[in-house]
Amino acid sequence: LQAIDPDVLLAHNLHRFHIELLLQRISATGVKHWSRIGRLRKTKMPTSHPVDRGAACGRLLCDTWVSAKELVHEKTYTLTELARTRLSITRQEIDPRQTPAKMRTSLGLLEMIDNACKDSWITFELMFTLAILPLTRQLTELCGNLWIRSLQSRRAERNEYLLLHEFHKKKFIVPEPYTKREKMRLKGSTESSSSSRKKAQYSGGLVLEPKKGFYEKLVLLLDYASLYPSLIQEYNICFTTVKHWELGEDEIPPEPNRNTESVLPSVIGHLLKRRRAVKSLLKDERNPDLRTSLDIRQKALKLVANSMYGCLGFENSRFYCKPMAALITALGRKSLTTAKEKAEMTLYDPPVEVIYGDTDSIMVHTGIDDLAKARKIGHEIRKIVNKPFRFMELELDAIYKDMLLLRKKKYATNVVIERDGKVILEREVKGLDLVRRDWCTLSKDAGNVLLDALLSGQPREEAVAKIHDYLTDLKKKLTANEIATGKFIITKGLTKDPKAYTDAKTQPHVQVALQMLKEGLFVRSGEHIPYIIVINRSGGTEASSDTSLAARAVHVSKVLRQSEKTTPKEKFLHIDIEWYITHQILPPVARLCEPIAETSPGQLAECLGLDPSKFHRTVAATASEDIDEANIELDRKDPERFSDYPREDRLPLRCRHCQLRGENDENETRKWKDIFNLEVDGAYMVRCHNQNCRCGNIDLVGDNDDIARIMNSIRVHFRPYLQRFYRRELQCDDPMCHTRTRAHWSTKCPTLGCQGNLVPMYSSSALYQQLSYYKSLFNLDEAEKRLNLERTKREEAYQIRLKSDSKAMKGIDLPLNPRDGLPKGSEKRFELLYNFVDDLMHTSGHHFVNLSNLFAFSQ
DNA sequence: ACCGGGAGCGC
DNA sequence: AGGCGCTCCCGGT
Repeated sequence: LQAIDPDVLLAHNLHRFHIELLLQRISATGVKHWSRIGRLRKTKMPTSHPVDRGAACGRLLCDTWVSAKELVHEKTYTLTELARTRLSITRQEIDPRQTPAKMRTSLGLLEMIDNACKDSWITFELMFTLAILPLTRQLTELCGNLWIRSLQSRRAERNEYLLLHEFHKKKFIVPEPYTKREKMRLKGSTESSSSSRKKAQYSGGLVLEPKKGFYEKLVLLLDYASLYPSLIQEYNICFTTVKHWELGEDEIPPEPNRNTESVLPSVIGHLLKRRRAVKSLLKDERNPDLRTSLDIRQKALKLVANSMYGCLGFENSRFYCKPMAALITALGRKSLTTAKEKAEMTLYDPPVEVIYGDTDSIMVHTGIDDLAKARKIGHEIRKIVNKPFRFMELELDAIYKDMLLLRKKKYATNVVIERDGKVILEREVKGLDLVRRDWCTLSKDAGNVLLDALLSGQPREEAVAKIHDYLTDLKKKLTANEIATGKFIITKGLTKDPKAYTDAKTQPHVQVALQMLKEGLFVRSGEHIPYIIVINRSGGTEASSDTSLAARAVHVSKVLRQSEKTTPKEKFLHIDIEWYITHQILPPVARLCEPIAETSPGQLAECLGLDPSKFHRTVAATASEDIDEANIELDRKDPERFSDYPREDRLPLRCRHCQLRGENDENETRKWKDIFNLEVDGAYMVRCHNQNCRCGNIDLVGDNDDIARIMNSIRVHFRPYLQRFYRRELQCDDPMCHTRTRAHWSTKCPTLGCQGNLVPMYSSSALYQQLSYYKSLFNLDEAEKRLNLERTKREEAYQIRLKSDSKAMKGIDLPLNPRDGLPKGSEKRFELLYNFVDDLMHTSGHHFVNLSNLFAFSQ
C-alpha cells in the first residue's frame, strides 16, 4: 500500500468484511504502520467501525456490494450472482470449510490464490460496468457532500448537503441536527421496537382496487412523470410555504400559496431542467464515451430529485418534515384519483375502463385491438388530465397486450414494443410469486410455463390443456425422482443476526442459520440462506420434535454433498416431494389460474395427483352456490318450463327449402318453429310453418345432412353462451353496491366497506338451462307429455266455453303423438341429436360445478 | 377466525 | 444511515 499509494480501495463487501479482516490480520501478525491503509499517520488502531473512524482516510473506499444494492435491482447481491447477471461470468465458489485443507497443499494454495485474483478482477469489472466512480462523483458534485459518503450510498446525507448549500446561499438559517442525547430522549418517549420495520407514520400512495381478470384487448399504462418532484413544483411545497409549525399531530397542512416559487421547488426545478438539457444533449451525441458520461449525469440528476421526498419522511434526517411528506402523498392520491375519473369520463365505444393503478399510474383497458386507435385514446386522456397543470405530466408509458391482473401489485403482461415498424411483445411480471426469491426454482419454472401458455395468445382451452398436461407430467417426474436437487432450493434473507430472533424455532431459514453457526460458519444479518425441506427423519424411538417445518429445513450444501456419496445408507435426507407439491407448486399455480374459468384449483390439484376434494374449500362458496342452483333446476321436472323460454335464447333453425328457393319473406313465421310455441301452432316438434313451402311442411330432420347442419347450428349458437360463462363476470348482490368484476374465487365483494357477496352475472345454472333447452327440442317422450298436457288444457277450455257459448269451436285437433307424421327414420335422428346435446352437456360438465358429482364425469 | 411477526415485493 | 402499501406464510390464541 505504501509503495502504490492508491486513491481507491476496492472490494466486494469492503466495509463489512475486508477492512476489518485486514486490520485484524495486521494486528495478529504484528505488521507495522497499520495506518498506511489510509493516508494519515495514526497511532491507535480502532477496535470497531474502522471506516467511520477514518482508518482509511485519504482514500476512497469502493464497495461493489454497497453500490450494486443502490444502483441495480437484483435478487441477491453476492459476487457470484452479480458476475453472472452483469458480466456473464461464472464465478467459482469455495466452501470456507474447505479452506484449511486447501491451504495444506501447494496445489490447493495455488487454487486459492488463483481464485482470489479472479475475484479481484470480477470486482474491478463490476465497478466499471456499474460506473460507480463517475456516478458517485456526479452525485457528489451535485450535492456538495464528501465523495466517500456518496460511495456509502447515504442518500439522506447527500440530500442534507444539497439543501444546506441551497438555504445557506439564500441566507436562511438552517435547522440544527438533533444531538445524540436529544435523539435518545425522543426515542425513549415514543418507545420503539428495535427489531422489525416500524409502523407507518403517515399515509402514502393510493393503490386502486384492481379489476382482477384476464384482459385480451389492449391496456394502456399512463403514469405521471416523476410524480413527487413535480408535485413539489406544482404546489410550491417548501419548508417556507407549508405551515408545518402550526399543526397538530397527524394533521395534513393546507395547500401553500402557488404564486411564488420557493426554495425547494426551485431546487427541484433546477435539477429537472438540467436533466432535460442533458437528455437532449444525449439525443444528438454520437461519441460513445460522451454518451456514457451524459447518461450517468442524467441518472444522477434523477436520483437526487427522486430522493427528496423520501428524506422528508425520514426521522433521522436534518430536514425531517412529516407534514410536508404527508401533504405530498395526499396530493399524489388526489392526482391519481382525478386521472382515473377523467379517463373514465371519456366517451369511447367501447367505453374504456380503469382496471388498476398504483401511486402514480393508471391502467386503462381500451377494449380494442387497434394499436393506433389505442395510442390515440391514450394521448387524448393524457391531454385531458394534463390540462390544468403547470408542471405535472401524465405520460403514455406503455401499451400492454394480454394482461393477467391478479391482485394489487401482482400482475403479468406482454408489453407491446414497436421497433423499426415491427411489433414485438416483451414479458413483464410484477410481484407474482415467481419473481420472489422465497419460492424454489421448481415453483417458478411452473409459474413461467403457465404464463407462457396464458400469455401466448392461443385459445384459452388450448392453454389450459397445456397447463394440465404440464402439471401431470411434472407430478410424474417428481415421483420418479427426475428433478434436480437444485430446483428445490428456497432462499430467505436474515433481517437480524440469527441469535436475535425471538421466534427462531418457527422459521426455517433461522433454524438453518443457527445450524450453520454451530458448524463454525459466518452467518449474520443480511445473509441469504438457501435451504431444502426434507422428510421428517425421526426413527420412531426418538421424540418426534422435528416434525415442524422449521426443523425439517436443511442447508442446501448438506443435501448436495450427501448425494455425491455412494453408500445408500448415508442418504438419509429425502426431499419432501409431497410438501413441495402442496406448498410450493399448487398455491402459486392456483393463484395464477384464479381468473381462468377453464380450470379450477380442484382440477389443478388433480393433475398434481392430489385429492381434489381437499381443495374444494378454497372455492367452497362459489361452487356450493352453483350446485344448489343447478339442483333446483334439475328437480323441477316441469315439462313446460321452456314454453316461455326467451325468444333471443332460442335456436333459430331455418328450412333449407324456403331458404334455397328464396321463398322467405321478411316474416319471422318462415323460421322453423320450435316445439314450445304452443300458443301459435300447437305442440308439434320442428316443422316448417311456411304454408307454401316446397318441403310440404315435413319434419326438419328429414335426412342425415339435416342432422349435421343442426348439430353445427347448435355448436355455433351455444358458443357465445359458453363464452359468457367463461368470462365469469360477477356482480355484488348488495342492491346499493354496483360493483362488477371478473371472476375470482372469493365471493366477498371487493369494494371497501361493502359486506355483499359476488354472484355470477351468467351462472352455471343458466348455462345448464340453455343446454337443457336444446335437449328438450329433440326429446320425443317429453314432447308427448307436453302434447297430452296441452290437450287436457284445451279440452277443459272447450268445456268451459261450451257452457257460455254454444258456437264454440272444438279446437282440440292436436295429434295424439309427436311421432305422428314423422318421416321414416326420424325417430332415430331425433335420438342422435338428443345424444349430441347430451354429450355437449357432459363435456362441459366440469365447468358447471367444480368437480361436483352432479354430472358424474369421473367414470 | 383473528392477529402479529417476518419477508419481500411495488411504486 | 429515504418513505408507505400490499400480499402471503406461519404459528399462537
